[in-house]
Amino acid sequence: MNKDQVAQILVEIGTLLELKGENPFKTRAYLNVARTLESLSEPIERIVSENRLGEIKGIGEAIQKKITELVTTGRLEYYEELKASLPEGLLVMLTVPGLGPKKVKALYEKLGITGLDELEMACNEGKVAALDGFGEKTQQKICEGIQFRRTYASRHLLSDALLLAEPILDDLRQHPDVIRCSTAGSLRRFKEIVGDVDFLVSSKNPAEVIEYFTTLPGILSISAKGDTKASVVLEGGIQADLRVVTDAEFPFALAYFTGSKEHNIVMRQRAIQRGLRLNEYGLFKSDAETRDPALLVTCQTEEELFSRLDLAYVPPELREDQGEFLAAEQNDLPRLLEWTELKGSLHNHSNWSDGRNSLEEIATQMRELGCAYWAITDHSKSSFQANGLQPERLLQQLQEIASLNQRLADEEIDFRLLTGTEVDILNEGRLDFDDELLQKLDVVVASIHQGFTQSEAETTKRLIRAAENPFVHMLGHLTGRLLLEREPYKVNQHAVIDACAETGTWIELNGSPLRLDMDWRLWHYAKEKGVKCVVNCDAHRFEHAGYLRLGAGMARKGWLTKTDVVNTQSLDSLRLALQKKRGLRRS
DNA sequence: GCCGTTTTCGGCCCGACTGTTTTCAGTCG
Repeated sequence: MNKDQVAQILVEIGTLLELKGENPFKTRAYLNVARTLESLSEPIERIVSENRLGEIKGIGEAIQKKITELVTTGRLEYYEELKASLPEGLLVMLTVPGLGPKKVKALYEKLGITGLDELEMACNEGKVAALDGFGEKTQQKICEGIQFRRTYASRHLLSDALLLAEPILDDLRQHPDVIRCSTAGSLRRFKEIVGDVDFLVSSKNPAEVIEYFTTLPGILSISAKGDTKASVVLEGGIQADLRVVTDAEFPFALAYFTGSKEHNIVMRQRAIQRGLRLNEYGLFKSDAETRDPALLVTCQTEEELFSRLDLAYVPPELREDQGEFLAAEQNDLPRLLEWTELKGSLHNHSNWSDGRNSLEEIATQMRELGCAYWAITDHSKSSFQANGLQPERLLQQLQEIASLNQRLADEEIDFRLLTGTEVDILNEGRLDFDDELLQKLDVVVASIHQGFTQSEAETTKRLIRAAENPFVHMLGHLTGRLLLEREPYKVNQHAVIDACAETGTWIELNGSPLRLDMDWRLWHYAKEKGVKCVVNCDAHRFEHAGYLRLGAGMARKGWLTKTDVVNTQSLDSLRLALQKKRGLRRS
């Protein structure tokens, strides 16, 4: 049982305890540990076998025993008994907006409701409104919540959320009553999946701004509207929250609403250690509950707030309580990659396989975008579904690219297409093209496109064997995940990273919004091992060049700098780097 | 259930909004 599975069970235990009406701090203890585990960069089996669980903050004796039982036996008696003691449907009921553990408990105990269908029926019969603590409006909201849940998912791709949020942010920025504004929350932290979109505005006239926000085009419904806060549902069912504060409060509120929760807790603790009190309204020279402006430690910006707590400015992407405090204290935060530092993508497709555009179109577009190079890495022959290239066609493509590049050289244009392939990693780690052909290519990306159901050991071995091939430059989309659509295939990513470190193989950070793979949580480890990253678009049409920005955002989240990322190099030094693994050093 | 320059008990982040209540509980972020 891996850490994600363990974490999921701990979350469920916490939730079940809440439904039972247990001490809320006890339930929170389980949820806290679950979150800690999710962000663990080390396999949990190793920690358990080396008896180091107790060293992790938040894990005491009781939870330590439970995790050990889960990891070593694959099950947990305590959990199974707890689960059997309550109907399964109660957990589903909790996902209805507006329903928390207390209300679900009441519905179960007073009306015997154990699932969504029963709940909807009880609402329609007016039984819910008659309960103590419930009423007509609550009943109505529950009905709408069930409907909403059926229609929309509550998790969204970062790219979808950005597309909706950025125009709204522009609109807000232009409103005369808006002094400063920003996105906040997981969107600002660049999480690959977001639940909602948060906006923060400073203004002297909150009512105007709230009114403006709730009447913007593209808003499906208004869920809440108060003096300083509003919630709406955007197209696609994404919820958006707006908070309006005074301009003096803005930096504090921005930090607060950007989170993460874990990051905020440490910030607050640092304030307390300095005899201060931090909340969304300010940093106060008092431990009493107050918003007295006389006690406010004035900060114009987030930078100043961090500095008051003896920290260097922590970019939003790093605010996950993943070591940023230690680094910020020592002024040792990396200067993170900027997406404009990327000079091109090394994994892309053309209409020779399953892409849309011709080589010529791609060259023109990418040159105009300001790229220095763009690799064409169409699929190899086994990827029938993607119109993979037979060796003869690939050789033909090399000639076409050579003549295209010749024309660019003649016109003294500083842009080149690079030749390449995204070669399939077949079963047992053999590659779909032989070494002789691979050797002729500028760039070789090796990826898995088949055999997703193999065991973790088999898949790991396949990837390691591919990394060991001297003609392979990088491994593509390491886990094959499609966010919100397909689970990653089982692979020991740490073992693959170790193999890449030994062989000098790079790992791709695939910028496609559905992939964003390898996951940002693993780059810290890869970087420590000295493995280089390549931020790629996996473009199938030239609009996908925008994925460079998404990929770069994930690289930032993984603490990567310009020097950690191969495709920040100029064409000349990239060529040298590409040849280095092969030990060929052509001129 | 966890934790400790408040250390083995008594805290645990905290404020806005909603709907229910007639002063507050539940939910959410």
